[in-house]
Amino acid sequence: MPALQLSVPLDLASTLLGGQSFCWNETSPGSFTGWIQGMPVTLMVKHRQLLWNNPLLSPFRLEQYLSLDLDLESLLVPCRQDPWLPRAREAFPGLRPLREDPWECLANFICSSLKQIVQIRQINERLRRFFGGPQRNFPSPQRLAKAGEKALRQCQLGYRAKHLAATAKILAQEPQRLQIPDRWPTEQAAEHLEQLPGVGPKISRCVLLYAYGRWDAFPVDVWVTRLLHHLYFPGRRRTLRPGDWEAWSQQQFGPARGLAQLSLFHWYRTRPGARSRR
DNA sequence: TGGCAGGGGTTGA
DNA sequence: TCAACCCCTGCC
Repeated sequence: MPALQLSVPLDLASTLLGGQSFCWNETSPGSFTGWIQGMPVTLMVKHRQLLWNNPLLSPFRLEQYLSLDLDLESLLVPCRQDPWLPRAREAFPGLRPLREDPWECLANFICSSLKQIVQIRQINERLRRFFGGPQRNFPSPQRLAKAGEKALRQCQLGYRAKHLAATAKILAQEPQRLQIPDRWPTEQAAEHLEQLPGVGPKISRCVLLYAYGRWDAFPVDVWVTRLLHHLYFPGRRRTLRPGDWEAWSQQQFGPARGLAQLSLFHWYRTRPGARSRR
């Protein structure tokens, strides 16, 4: 079994099951089975070593996927004065940002609206089972475009099937639309993704954060709104409108605000007493 | 066991 | 600005 010595803490449960990716399951305690770049793999951490069972997967790809090369502490230096982030980081020091495959990430989040993590995971599993071939790979845009809306509804996508089918069709014809130049600012990249059906401000930013390594993408959903109100504007009835969180987060957290959000979000959602249904 | 409320958004009017 | 869109889960 290949192994990699870890130089940073790595918490596979919060990283893989926390809502960044939806193709992972804890198949036995501490052991997580899923896919990386089309390769099925089981991961586990033992004695500060990352172990995996698929020799076709290089250490480099794993490091890349789990952002093990990233110095999170340095990136989060501008947030040192924040009253909550140090607590969140301390609670989950091994939570890493993922670099998920852009297409799978986009498709997952198109399926995510008004869905809970467990349901999104079920949809991912059904899409793989119905359209992913013998390897159960995540189906390509071509495959989902060919399947069409009606077949996608069989995967319990509901109204989201229409959006996913339409986006798959566009990307099957124009795959280059997922290639986002590094020189584009995140705002421009988000607008670009929002041209696709079913992609709004929340989803574009999730994809930029979890698949493109845009650490300044700051997705705002009901949980984040709840968290920000509760922690930063306690007792205030009306605070900021959805669009205003962008500027506020920039001021509060700086250029790594997406990473700050990832930690705060996970900590807040899993804290005792949170209404979390996973 | 069955009914009900509500959930990690986007679209189009 | 707001209703409509589907379906699943938890709760009573």
